[in-house]
Amino acid sequence: MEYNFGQIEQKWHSFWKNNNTYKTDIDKNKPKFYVLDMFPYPSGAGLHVGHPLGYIASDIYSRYKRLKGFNVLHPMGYDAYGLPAEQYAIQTGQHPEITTKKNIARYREQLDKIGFSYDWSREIRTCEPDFYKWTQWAFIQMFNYYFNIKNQKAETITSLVDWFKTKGTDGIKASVTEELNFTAQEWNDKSEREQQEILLNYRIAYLADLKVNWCADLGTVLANDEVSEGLSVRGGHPVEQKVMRQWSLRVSAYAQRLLDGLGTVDWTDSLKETQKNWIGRSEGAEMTFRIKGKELPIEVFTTRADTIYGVSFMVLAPESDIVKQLTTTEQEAEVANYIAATKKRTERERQADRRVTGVFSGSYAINPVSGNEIPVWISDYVLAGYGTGAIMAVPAHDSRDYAFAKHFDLPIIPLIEGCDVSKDSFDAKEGVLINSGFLNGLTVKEAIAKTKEYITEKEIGNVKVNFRLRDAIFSRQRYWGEPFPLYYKEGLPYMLDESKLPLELPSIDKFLPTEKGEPPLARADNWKTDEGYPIEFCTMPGFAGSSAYYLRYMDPKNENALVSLEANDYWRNVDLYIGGTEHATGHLVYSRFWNKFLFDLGIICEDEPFKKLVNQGMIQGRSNFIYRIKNSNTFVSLNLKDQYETTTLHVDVNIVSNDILDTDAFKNWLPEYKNAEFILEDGKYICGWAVEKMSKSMYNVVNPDVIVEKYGADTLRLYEMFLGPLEQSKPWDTNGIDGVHRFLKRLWSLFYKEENFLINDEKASAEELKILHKTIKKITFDIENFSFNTSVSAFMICVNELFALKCNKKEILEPLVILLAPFAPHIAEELYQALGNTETVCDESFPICNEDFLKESAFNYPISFNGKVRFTLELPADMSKEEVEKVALANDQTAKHLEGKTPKKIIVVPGKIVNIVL
RNA sequence: GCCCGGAUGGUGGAAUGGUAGACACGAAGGACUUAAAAUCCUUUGGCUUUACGGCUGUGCGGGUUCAAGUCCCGCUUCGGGUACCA
Repeated sequence: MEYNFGQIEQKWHSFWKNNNTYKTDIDKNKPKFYVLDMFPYPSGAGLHVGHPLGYIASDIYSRYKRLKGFNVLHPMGYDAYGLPAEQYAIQTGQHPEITTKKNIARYREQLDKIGFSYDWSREIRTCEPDFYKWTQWAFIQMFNYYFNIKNQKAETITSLVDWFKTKGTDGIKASVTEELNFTAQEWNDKSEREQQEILLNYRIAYLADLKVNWCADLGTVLANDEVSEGLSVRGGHPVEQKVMRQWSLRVSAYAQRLLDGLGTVDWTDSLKETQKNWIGRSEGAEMTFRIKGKELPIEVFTTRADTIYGVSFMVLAPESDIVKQLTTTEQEAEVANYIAATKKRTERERQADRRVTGVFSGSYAINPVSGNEIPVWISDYVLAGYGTGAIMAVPAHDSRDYAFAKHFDLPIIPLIEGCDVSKDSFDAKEGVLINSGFLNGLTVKEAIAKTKEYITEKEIGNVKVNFRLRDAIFSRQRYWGEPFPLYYKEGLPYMLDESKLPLELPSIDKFLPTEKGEPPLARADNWKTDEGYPIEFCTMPGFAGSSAYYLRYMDPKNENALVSLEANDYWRNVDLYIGGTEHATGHLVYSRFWNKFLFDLGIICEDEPFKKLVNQGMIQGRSNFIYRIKNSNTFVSLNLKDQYETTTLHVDVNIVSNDILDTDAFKNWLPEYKNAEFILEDGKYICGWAVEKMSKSMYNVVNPDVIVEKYGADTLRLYEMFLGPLEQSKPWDTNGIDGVHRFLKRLWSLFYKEENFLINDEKASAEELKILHKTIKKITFDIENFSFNTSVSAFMICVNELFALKCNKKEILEPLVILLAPFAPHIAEELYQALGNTETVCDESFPICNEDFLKESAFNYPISFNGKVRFTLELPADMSKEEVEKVALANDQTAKHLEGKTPKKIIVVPGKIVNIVL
């Protein structure tokens, strides 16, 4: 019988489906294990071979854990809201829901072919009302909570209001948009409207006028992680800064907890590092400078409090509120000009062009420590959004201040003994201080501490921690997203009653903003509450639906809660999360935030959502090239192309095999090549190649279906793993796929020869048992360490060795088949059945290595001289160190290599090596 | 600029400080076949030698060690992330 993978795979797909093999339920008798893939956005292009890489890895791990006796939750779903479907809708008028459904169907078809062990009964789609109900619900909770800094925890707005009523803001430490102070009396005297405005300042989901990233081409606001280098991540459209009234989530309130939590999770260092940088904790001091002749204080934030004596000027961000008050009449015109000029520059221009620009405000500040008068400048190198929007400039020890001082000829005072600031600033935080009054003679570190002490004591300032992490802008002026569950009454936002959820996305006829520039939802008929109040026009961003989806999988059909306490108590959090690094600063920050918020509410029992996280590498495209002789329809093979004048063209990698072009397929590929002629080398047309991004335009997209069709899903699964370490980025090429396919055929040949079933019940030999158990040990170790490429090679070695021994023994092959089942489930099921089993191999137990079979009686000692191995010597494995040394020295070959010299030293590492030092 | 990864044959890649190149592709040779495919066997880092063998070899330069692809220091270079963050 032939290895007919097509038939086998189809057979088992039906079996799994009909028997609900992968259906998972809570089972308190078994330990749980939750394996999650980052769910895909179903794009119109379908899956390419890069997508399943992580899915295959997680599938192997899930199946392995199940065989190890765990109750494994391994779900899949779709991140179904997103810009591409909407952009497509704008162009074609096709409703995004229709395209999305179509794309999902296509994804599902492709995923099914690969044989994943997903429990599809738990599938979720972020665009389905029964799912986004809970996204909306979470938003309402965020509106109803504020963040209490003292307790580092979200608490109800009602408790805050109660406090205001009796104590005002006294004793409240909350995360806010703006620091407010009022008494209980003042609070109680305020109108409902005023009180609501004030509460927005505290809510975790809040509405505020904010400087946002506005992308005109997409017609929407974007979050910081959706913008890179002044362009939108999706589409690469320019982004400008604009002040707009927007919903935001107070993610920054959780900055410290998000940072601390990283210490408790098993993620790679590089990913943790990326998050740490994104959170950007910096410890420093906030200090107040007074303005000469005015009662106006300027607050600055610095991490270098020790450099206070070197402050020779101050700089304000052009957008700073106090610019106006500080500008003197003489400077008014010049300052106005400067601010107008900076406003015109986009963020991108600012970044691209780092000219030193600035203007003097006319005011002077007084250094609170030295008492010196220093000029106050305005420049766009100071950002309004970080710290206080004002800095104390220490040109000697900050490169940006240095450039500014040089340009405007301001004093540069060196503060570190022996530093040279004639050409550059000295930015290093090391050395001993000079020119610094009471700080002289201290090291930088000591001086920072001393200054902090001093300013706190003198009430000039205080120790302060700043975070780079910003709140997440949550409004999108788009159609294809979750509607906000809220309405406006006299301009103030109110949440819908939870009983009204889900608030379903209405249909509209056109997916563009209205003529008045309102978001598309303004086109919806009667987009109002029953009482006639208008509902919010914006929708939620892409990350809304993906922030708590992993919780929903635990209890996907629950109509009364996002997840029941019981289900959450059992499944807790994700034990293994596999996905790409591109989500390091977006999804992985937002979902951790979201999770912590729900944790504070007591809805869920774990503070961190993803215990272990593995990033699979990107699969890059490997493009193939052909060389057309200029002004002809003749193509010349790679190594002959230098003899002609040629143009290099991409060719579809699907008609190239091992870099050899299928010339007939090529003629049929595109009409223009119908009459193509070739200049071959050795009868072949050899293509050039390069690693590029996988994209349609490079003709290097490989569809997994094509591979499955040709080799079967098991080969695809094994080959994707065999390609290299999971976490490493690597180009896709099919050059090695034959080897993997051959391995499966060879495994098959241990069971069948033509029509004969070869398996017998003979007792396995010691050698065969050793081969098997060595493999069990290696595979177990490799799976635990996500080293799937080496496990595939271990399988190959095992089968090669059994093949050489002509081993057809059930005693050996049955455990091997179980061992292979996580990697190649279809062939494993088929062979497992052939061995006489009637149940699925998934319910087997993973084989356990018996070390007794691995014991070696002899070891082949490498004998080295000065570290260079010269020969080997087979000696009993249990021979003592002394004995080994004696035997090695007595050997003839040793004598030869000694050349009559006496060894200075002899190192014997039992079971490893002998090294003789001459 | 800063942070994090890499760099090993023609190719993808192996290697708890202990025989570098496992496994696989490709290539070469052979068997089977009318032929091809499939399958099977042999060889395959480089230089050198009739051969045994020898020399050399993990981006570069140092160092630690009996022993370094692996650890340390200094570079080169290629990826990725991030940035007027005070």
